[in-house]
Amino acid sequence: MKKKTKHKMTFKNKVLVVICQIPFGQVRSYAWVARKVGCPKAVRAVGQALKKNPYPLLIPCHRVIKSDGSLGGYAGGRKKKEFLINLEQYLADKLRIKTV
DNA sequence: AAGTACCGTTAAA
DNA sequence: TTTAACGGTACTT
Repeated sequence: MKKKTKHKMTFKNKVLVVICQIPFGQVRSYAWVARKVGCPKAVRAVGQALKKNPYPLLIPCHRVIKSDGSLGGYAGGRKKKEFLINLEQYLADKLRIKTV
């Protein structure tokens, strides 16, 4: 049987997939994501995609920060973003989570 | 340190 | 189909 699931692999979709592959307790930059999806200059588009991500609870959009180390934006508030990152790092260290 | 041009995509008109 | 906006980046003052 064939599945007719037409995966519309849009840019946004790819971005979400890439984001999901960021290991627990780690962060990447928007530029990193952009490169990963094949459009190194589409950094703003990445931000757009994340902002409009359909599953904010399922996708670790908080693990994406700016290239210079600043937090960047966050739909739920930068404070939360910072908190989440700190929490993850704390847990990763405390529980010795093996991050590939 | 602060300002600006630019990139690619999306949503809305 | 056209326009405007964006959770950034890199280059210039």
